[in-house]
Amino acid sequence: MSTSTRSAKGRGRSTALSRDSILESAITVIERDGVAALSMRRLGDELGVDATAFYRHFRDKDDLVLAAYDRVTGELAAQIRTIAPDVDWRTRLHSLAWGSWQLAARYPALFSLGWTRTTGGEAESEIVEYILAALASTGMTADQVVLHYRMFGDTTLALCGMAASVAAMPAELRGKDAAAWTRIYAVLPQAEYPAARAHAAELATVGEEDIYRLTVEAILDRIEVTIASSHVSDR
Amino acid sequence: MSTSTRSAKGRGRSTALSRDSILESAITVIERDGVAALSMRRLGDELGVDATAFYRHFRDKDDLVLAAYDRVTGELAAQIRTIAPDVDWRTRLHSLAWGSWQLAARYPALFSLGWTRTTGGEAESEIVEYILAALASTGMTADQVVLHYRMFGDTTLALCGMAASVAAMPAELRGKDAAAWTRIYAVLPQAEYPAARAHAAELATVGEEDIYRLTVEAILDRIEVTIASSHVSDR
DNA sequence: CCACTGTTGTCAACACTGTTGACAACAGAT
DNA sequence: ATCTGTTGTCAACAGTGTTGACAACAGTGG
Repeated sequence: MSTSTRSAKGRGRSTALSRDSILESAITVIERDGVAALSMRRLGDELGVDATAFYRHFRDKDDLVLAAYDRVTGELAAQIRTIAPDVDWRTRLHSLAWGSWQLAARYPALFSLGWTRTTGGEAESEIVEYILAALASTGMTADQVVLHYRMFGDTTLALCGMAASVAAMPAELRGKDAAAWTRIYAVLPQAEYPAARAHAAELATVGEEDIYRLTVEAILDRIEVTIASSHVSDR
Repeated sequence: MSTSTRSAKGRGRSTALSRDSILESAITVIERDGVAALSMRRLGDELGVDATAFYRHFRDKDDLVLAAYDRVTGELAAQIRTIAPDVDWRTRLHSLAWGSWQLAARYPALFSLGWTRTTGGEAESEIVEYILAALASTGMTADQVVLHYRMFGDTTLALCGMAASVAAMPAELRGKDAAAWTRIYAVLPQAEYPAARAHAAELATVGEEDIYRLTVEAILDRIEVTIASSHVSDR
């Protein structure tokens, strides 16, 4: 509807392009057709507009990707904002860990492009504040707070980023998902790779979420140990 | 020396191109000039040869990158091969964790390109076998072995990959290293981000290696807990 | 010594990519 | 009605990975 958005010769301005509409289209394209499909020409087609029109709203492609990444990160920020402030630190961090996982699962292509970057956006700051506040509430020293913040933040981010990168890979590149494990390790020579052969079956069936859950628990357990031992040295 | 390798019209074959010499040049170029600098034309220049000559030795660029990645991974495989087999599992995994870290530090650009990929190469298999064997020696069940293998392997790989990706970024993209932390979090409004403001100084000074060390210890501790608790349920 | 065969580097070309600068069509304000 | 700033269009540039036809060589068999 609206005003046809354009057509062949459509020089009319009519439907305005905006940062928001471009971001929306970009996210749609990249998640539907893959990270390699996000080109300026392709994005222009999607919006019914010339490829270079986009440069009136973003400095360059990197700027667009970062803005899109920060936008979806906003969903995670909104999610943790609903958590009651009196919840204990462990469940707060646990919630965040799973929020990140779900975000990476929902936008694998975009997440794989942005997770190593520092956007400096509002959503990012909010999440950092959330983690630091949770850890500070345990009574750690400032040094311990930031160290454990980075342990928790880096590990969850990196694991989610890895999962997203694998999920966003062109289907023919990643070796048919979990099947790769069986294909590769089931055929290794028994003599040189006894352990790999012995565990080939289990390697194929282990769940990605179970791995993530176990790792997050390990991190949180470690934080608890630190808290306990620092209380001991207090007295 | 040799036979000039070529020169303007040099149609002579003379110095043969080989998989090895191409790999060597590729690794040199990518680590010296960055991941974006590894183009076929650029690689051809480096070797004194036409850009497309390379296709006689590799299927495509992805094939080259994967081969290069597997080659440097061989250095890690060689390193763990020197570890005496009677060493306990924990020090074995600890050594591997630091070997990965050093590898990522030595070849950040290449590591950032390859760490999410499954090469299926010999070096990769050797490392997998190494971890599985170490964990199997603890007396865990097969399910527990693979679960904890993935926890250890995924986490160390992802953290090293993240560090490599950041290190391999074009200098102007990553916000001047650690300085970004101060630039961003020191200027946040005190009212909304009290924890971030309170820890701005510590955020800037925390060492990357300390974070990695702490995380690895957390993973290894968790494995010990699992071992202990499974022995309890044994009796 | 010659002819044949397979290998390997060369060259031109293709279909892409991100990005820029000149231009034109419009909206709103004077 | 004119002037101004915004925003989409178009042609072009320098760069990318990759392909197919061609030619120079090495080694082999007669």
